Amino acid sequence: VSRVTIADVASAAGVSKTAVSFAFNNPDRLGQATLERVLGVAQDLGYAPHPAARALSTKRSGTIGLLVPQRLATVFGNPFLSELIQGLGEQCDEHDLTLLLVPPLDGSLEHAIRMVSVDGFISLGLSPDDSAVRVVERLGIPNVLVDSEGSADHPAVNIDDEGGAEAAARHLLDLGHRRIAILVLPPVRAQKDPSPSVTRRLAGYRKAIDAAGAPEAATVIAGISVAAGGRAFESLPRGRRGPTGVLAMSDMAAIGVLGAAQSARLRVPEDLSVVGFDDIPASAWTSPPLTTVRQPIVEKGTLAARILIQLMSGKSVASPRPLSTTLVVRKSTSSVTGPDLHIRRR
Amino acid sequence: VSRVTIADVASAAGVSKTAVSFAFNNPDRLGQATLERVLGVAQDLGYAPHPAARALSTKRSGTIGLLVPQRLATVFGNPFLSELIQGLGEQCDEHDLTLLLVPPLDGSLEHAIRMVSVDGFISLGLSPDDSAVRVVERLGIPNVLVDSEGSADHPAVNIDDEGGAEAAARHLLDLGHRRIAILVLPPVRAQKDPSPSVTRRLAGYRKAIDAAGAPEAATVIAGISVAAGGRAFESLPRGRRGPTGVLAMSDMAAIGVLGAAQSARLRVPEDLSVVGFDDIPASAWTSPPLTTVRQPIVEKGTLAARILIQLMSGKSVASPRPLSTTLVVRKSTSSVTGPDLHIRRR
DNA sequence: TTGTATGCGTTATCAA
DNA sequence: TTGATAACGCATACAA
Repeated sequence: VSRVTIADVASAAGVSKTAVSFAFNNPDRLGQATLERVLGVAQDLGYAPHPAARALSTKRSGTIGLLVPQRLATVFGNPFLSELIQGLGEQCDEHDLTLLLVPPLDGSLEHAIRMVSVDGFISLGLSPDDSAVRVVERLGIPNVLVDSEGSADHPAVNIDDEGGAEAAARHLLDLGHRRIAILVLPPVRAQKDPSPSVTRRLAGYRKAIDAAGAPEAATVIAGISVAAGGRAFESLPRGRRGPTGVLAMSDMAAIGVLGAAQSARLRVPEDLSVVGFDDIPASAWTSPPLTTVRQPIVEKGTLAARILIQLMSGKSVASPRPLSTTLVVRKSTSSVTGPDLHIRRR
Repeated sequence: VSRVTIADVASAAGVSKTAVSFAFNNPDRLGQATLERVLGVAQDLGYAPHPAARALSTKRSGTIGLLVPQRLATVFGNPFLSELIQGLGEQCDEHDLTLLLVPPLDGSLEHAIRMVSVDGFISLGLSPDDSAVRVVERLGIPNVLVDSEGSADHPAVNIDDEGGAEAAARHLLDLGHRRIAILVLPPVRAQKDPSPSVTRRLAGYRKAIDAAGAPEAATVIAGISVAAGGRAFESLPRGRRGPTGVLAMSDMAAIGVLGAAQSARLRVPEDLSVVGFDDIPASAWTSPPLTTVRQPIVEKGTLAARILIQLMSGKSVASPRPLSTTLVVRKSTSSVTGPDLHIRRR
């Protein structure tokens, strides 16, 4: 069942291959009559240009790659990615591009990069000196870093991690919390340092804590999942020495803390205040609704895609300023000296 | 900055292109010494085989396409897709494949299909006689239908939509509900009939309702989003003629109903019972937690990918039996004659 | 307006 | 164990 090629159409229509090619890519250069005939024959034969052959010839594939440092089963556990893709998709739509998901292949992100045919990459959470980014550079493929650091070579789209984290911590401190635990995101790549945005968020939390003269916060690593949040909560000390407030670097982990705390008969926010990060849609529906740091994820995706598309067209683009974050106060945080506290402790 | 090709490596290493190709694809056929030398030179030069050229030659691209009938910004609003991709990803991982998202390009799904270079498709919610499926057939690309209908030409992976829907409706009927509203999913493609799974779910709901001798349910179309669910609720009659129970075909819409009902000062479940469909993770965290029909989404993805991979290797595969669905009873449903009702109406 | 000829970078067939 | 060489299917500079 060999596929029908341009040559088949050409001979069937009694023209050259060039004419057929023009019919698809340069219709103006063909006579009205021949154009219609060629198109008709192509239609009848069910001809479509072979994408790989076209890509080889034009040096463009019409797809952009989304470089994710972990397995799909892992990264898609986080609604964050869905939202980012909504943003990317908006631009893909507009520019007739498709989106290729590129997780590590065979455990190697570098290998995956070499295998795929894309016109550009958007890389998630990879620092500019990551070896995967190096490979992309070396291949000369345009690249936009998301949730990374500024770099001379690549535009980076970031949010104000530090400001958001600082606002979150200050919120808790203003409510009187002093014993605070921080749920830190794990490194995205095995054996690597924490990703850049984690470092910035940590700095933001600490800045507020230091400014308030509060004791240093305990930190515990929690993956981006409800289960991981729950486990992180379990590992925290309870009672007089336990935290009264938790700062989580992801809403998913925060939601896990919510559930685990309530299972442990703690009331949120009366006994434990919880602040998330991201403001994924679900954080508005939890009970209690989650206080969190909102970042404009969809917009981040759109912006990254827009920059990449510029890059692909040969323009050089500077990194935009970080997108702003805002604290969204809902019901999962309250004053540490709330009235309920007395009742319960009685 | 022209990319380094196999010829560059060949001449630099003083061997033929064939030898270089062998070094990557058929190392056994090369002498130890030459193999190492070629690989070393390739490394130094930063050589990687051009994916499009390789695809053209081997007739394999190493990627599978996920055919979605709507824009990415739309479909990724539904957590369902995230979960499905987790399932697909598990197999992609195992078989060194990447996943290409293929939404309509320029408004045309058929056009998108012709543009992309994939070894197979997984198509979502498309009936076997959809013109997009026809195009895939015509190109001779392996295809697995998900949430569709059985077909002679394509294996289809489905769930027991009818059974799940029936269980949901019966649950409400058993609780004494008689005035029931159904939130129907809109057609996935403009100007088309409802997708196959919608038809089956509707049949399931109605089967239970008929069996109980209850009056026919009102139906209202609601997209798969919280906002759409809210709007659907608004459009429902209120009070003595309004429904006491809502059957939604998606959890997202159900969550929207939850929120809108509570905003309208109805208590869930005392004043209004709500049943969703899918059992997305978030449905366990809402307040109240959502009663819903669970379908094994991740497993569905894994199964679909597994079948597609078989298909791509030339085997022919029959459609598996529909995956079973189960009713998950949480807190969003209760008896229509609950005690609270009297208190409130007093 | 249409056709000829060549390049795109690999893999694979066949010989050596 | 290695090397010429022919596909693979299309786009395009150039010629007619």
